[in-house]
Amino acid sequence: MNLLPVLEPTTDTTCCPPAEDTALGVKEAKQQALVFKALADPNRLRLLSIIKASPSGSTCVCDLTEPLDLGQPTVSHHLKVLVEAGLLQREKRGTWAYFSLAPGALDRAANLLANL
Amino acid sequence: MNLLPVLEPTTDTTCCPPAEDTALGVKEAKQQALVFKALADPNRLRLLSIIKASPSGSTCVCDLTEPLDLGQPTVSHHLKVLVEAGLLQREKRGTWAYFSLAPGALDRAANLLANL
DNA sequence: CGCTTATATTGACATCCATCAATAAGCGCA
DNA sequence: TGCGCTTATTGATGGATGTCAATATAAGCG
Repeated sequence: MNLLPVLEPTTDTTCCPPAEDTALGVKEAKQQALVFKALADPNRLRLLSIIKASPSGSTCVCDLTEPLDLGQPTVSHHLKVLVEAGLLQREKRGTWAYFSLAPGALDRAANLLANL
Repeated sequence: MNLLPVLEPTTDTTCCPPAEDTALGVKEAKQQALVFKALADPNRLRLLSIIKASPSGSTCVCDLTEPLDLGQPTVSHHLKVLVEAGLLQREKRGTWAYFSLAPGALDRAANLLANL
């Protein structure tokens, strides 16, 4: 374990420019990776896209199973992942479960990239 | 007898993203998921962050191994994943390999989210 | 040529993950 | 209450993935 001189002006050009005081910490990186993990599946991207394109803004599972050509349990699993990542909201209306984009969630995800 | 109600092939290369017809297609979703897969690892996010924060804009592997507390082959593997995802550029200078952000790559990734 | 350093590749291994079949849980209705 | 429909959960399984140790490749230097 060695310590880096944090405030050194460092015009050294050999091999080692430090400057990681602004870089992502371990904890933040792990947190942010969770969001991208949720996005890192083609079918989940399509789910988000379909829900976003829906005129009413919310869609029930029954309408999501067919276009993805996946079993109902699989779709339910993907939706759960997206909800837990904060990207979707779930609202139960009677027998049906309606999913909608969590407000600002995609913007926040995009900002993660801008602020890396 | 061909009765498919297809869209006209856009002979115009100027400006037309998928318009509005439907959500993400299977092929596009798979392609975009590759980018997010590359981003879906805490250590790769930290790599991007460190490289972005570097004053020179490029960093050699030797400077990336230590702050991540990972073995050199593992770092090399992560860097390869990021390069193949189009997020990083690799430039070999003598014995060292310098990695820098691929121009516009993070913006393009952020736009994927905005245009879902 | 050998030696040293820096990076990449290979192989192995453990863990994670997407998917499905089967089943459970909730809700509406007769 | 019991039946039918919608959604969620469980368990199993094949495949992807992150990590390391060992080794290979490559470049500079004596």
